[in-house]
Amino acid sequence: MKTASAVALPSGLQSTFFEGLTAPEIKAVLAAAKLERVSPRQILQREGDSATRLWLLVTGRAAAYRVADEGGKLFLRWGVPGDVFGLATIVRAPARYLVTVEAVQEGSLLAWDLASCQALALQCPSLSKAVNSVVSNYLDGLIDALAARSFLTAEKRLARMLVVSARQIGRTGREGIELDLTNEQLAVTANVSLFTATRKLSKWQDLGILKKHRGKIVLRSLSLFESIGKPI
Amino acid sequence: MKTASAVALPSGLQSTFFEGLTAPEIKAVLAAAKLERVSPRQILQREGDSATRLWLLVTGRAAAYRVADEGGKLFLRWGVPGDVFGLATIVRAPARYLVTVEAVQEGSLLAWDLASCQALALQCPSLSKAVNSVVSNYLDGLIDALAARSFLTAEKRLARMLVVSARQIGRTGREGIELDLTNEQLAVTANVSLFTATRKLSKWQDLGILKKHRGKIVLRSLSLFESIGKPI
DNA sequence: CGACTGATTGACTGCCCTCAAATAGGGTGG
DNA sequence: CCACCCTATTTGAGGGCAGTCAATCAGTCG
Repeated sequence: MKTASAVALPSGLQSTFFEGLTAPEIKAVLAAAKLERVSPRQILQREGDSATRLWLLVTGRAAAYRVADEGGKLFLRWGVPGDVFGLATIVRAPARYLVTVEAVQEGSLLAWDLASCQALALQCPSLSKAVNSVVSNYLDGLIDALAARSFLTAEKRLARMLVVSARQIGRTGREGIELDLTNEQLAVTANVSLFTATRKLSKWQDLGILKKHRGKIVLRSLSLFESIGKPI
Repeated sequence: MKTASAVALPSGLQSTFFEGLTAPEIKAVLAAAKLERVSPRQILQREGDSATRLWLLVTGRAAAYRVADEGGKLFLRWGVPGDVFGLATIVRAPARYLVTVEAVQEGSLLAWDLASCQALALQCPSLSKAVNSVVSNYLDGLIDALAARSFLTAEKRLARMLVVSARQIGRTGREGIELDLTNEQLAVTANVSLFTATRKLSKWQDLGILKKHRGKIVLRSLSLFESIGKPI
């Protein structure tokens, strides 16, 4: 584990988390952080463990999920560069992580331990605002996901999830928006079986509105899938 | 609208919202509140409206839901005496309500306007802690609901919802735990069609583990339904 | 050129929703 | 006290979405 403190925001990274802070505040916050490397399949926090650190993903990708009683995983959201996790640490002092977060790619993160969190929260109050803002967004996204599962068919959920994922992990390529997702990953995020995911993707490929490769999906246009994902 | 301020916590009411506060703090918070009566079907807050007040249900029952694009209602949770809503008001200054809350019974609530909220938040920091705690619980419950919809059958969801509802709105009566719920209300909360709800309830009545009346359900024992609602 | 992981396709099954129609409880006004 | 109405509830028949299982094909990497 690297323990070098980060004195500058890694270039190219922008996080809504820092939006309300002044430049000196950002500097102070970064000075208190430690930079770590993460590898695929590494568990970054485990639900139920006592929350001892707040962290921000700098590079790579992570998946937040909850483990169901029987062992199934309930996918909740992707973590992409700029996303903050471990908010329980700062939101209510002695708390436990609500969800498990696992790295799915090589990457790095900035971490603050419990003491740093509390010191920083006192030092700059706008940090608390930022945390609350992130939590609110999380809450909102969760309600949306619940609505999708209740009101939308498997096909519409898939289309919707393609759009959501595209905004998070999509890169604009020559042929359209490229997503590094396997069929299985997409199926899990949309809460659909692997087979229905495959079938719908094949159908859309036949219609010519997307192109599939092994572990990669290329969308010709986002708005098309937005309209498929809409109700009615 | 009554505008009398509440100087004492209504007798019998206890809310986790006040748990971390000292007696004088509670007094100050209550002094800033206004007591209002509410009637059935009254909308207490509407999703999307700008969040201008925080409120606490004193008596009665409310339902929190989100309106889906096509008009369907996605039930999220019951509000019972002691529950706090409109947290967006205090969590991030200029915000909008995330959900709609509607009274389902005659009742009353204590409300704080935006100015009071901000003044109180500065005055007693433990209030922010309380708000964060409520939000965390809300988040946790939401993830549980999502897991239930993803992993449990209609029958298990119904059993689980009976248990959840029993803890919130159940009264201990002569024959067991009494719930003031119509079949339709239960169906909506468990995200099941009215007909499946009726069928399962009839089946359970035949098995002798509950008794139905018009608009009322009496559970012989909670633990029985807890085991039905468990996975596997 | 294996070996492994990801993707595909077909057949089958089943849970639960939809729709239709009838029944019963509870309150109200005559 | 009874007739009436409105709402809640019940029950059956039918159908469709999507999940499960099994077997095969294809792309990558060593």
